[in-house]
Amino acid sequence: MRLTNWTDYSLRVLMYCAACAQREQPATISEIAEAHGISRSHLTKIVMTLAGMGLLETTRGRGGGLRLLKPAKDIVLGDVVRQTETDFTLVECFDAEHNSCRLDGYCRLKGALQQAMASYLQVLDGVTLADLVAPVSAPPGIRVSQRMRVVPGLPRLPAL
Amino acid sequence: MRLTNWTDYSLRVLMYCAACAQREQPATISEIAEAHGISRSHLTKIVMTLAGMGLLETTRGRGGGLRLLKPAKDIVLGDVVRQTETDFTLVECFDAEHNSCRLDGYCRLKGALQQAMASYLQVLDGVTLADLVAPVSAPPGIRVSQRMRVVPGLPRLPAL
DNA sequence: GCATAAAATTCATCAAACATGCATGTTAAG
DNA sequence: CTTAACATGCATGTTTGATGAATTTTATGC
Repeated sequence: MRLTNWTDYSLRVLMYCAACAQREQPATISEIAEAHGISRSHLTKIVMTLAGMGLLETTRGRGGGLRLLKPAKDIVLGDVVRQTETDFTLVECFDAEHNSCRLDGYCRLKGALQQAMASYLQVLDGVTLADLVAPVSAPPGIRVSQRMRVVPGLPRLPAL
Repeated sequence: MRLTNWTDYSLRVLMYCAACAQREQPATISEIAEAHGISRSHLTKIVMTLAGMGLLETTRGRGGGLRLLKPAKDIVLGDVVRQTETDFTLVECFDAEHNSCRLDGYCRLKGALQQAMASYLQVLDGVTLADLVAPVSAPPGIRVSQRMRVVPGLPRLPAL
């Protein structure tokens, strides 16, 4: 029940690029790699994947680097996570042969888990890259962005 | 982004016990292990954990077995998952030293992910063991139980 | 065209977290 | 005192991320 570092890095790369959007020089892999203390080659793979997803373009050679293909506000977190994260299996579906599940025929657990997963992604669908990079104007309460729909009745942060 | 088999098995055990609640003989570990094709010893550890959580009681010796300590309708899925699943880290929090996150000071990504996670668990908080075990009365549409709050606007099953 | 800066590719390995089962001990009914 | 059941420790297997060295390709600028 945790995202991979891969996804983590993917998001960092995107955020970095978003933050560099104004800059003359595009962000480079080396630059980001150094900033996070990981190897260029490793990060390259992540960047390549993001490029393959159509999120950013890479230009080779001197003066090259990375640039977002879309404005940050059009890059939705949920979409990124859906693509970078591979395994949404949650659990092996029950075998239908044995045990309690046979008692009813339809496995409700699966449905519940899928619903939960969908809800998870739905929250992320309400957040864009721009939201993450935008400077915080004021106090420590996390500001909910224009697009972020807060789940009703959600406790501030339940005992995880 | 997937639950462990441990959690999966935990839920199966609970469902099994719930299904056996009416029976004279309590469910036994061997019985459940065989039904799922895993070893007794392995399943025992899972059962012990569940017992430690106060969800079921175990009685040794001949005629012993497992029994739920609470009625199935009082066992909430979210609670079980919170306890059986260990790692809700999602991602290593940004280092605050480097990169884009330094730009704003407050990492909004973390907040967004926590919010998403909370939403995930919240859905499971609306499902009880009784809901999973209850016989399906009618058609293939998964029936939402009395306690299951459907997240508004949730697509039937978005491209996972 | 040659030097250089950058992305892109290939290869090899490493490691941590789960997952699993054997062997053995302990308890309690009958 | 035998048997059926839970209980525990140990040892190992397996998967899937995670990681980086070395190398190749591309493009700019002089």
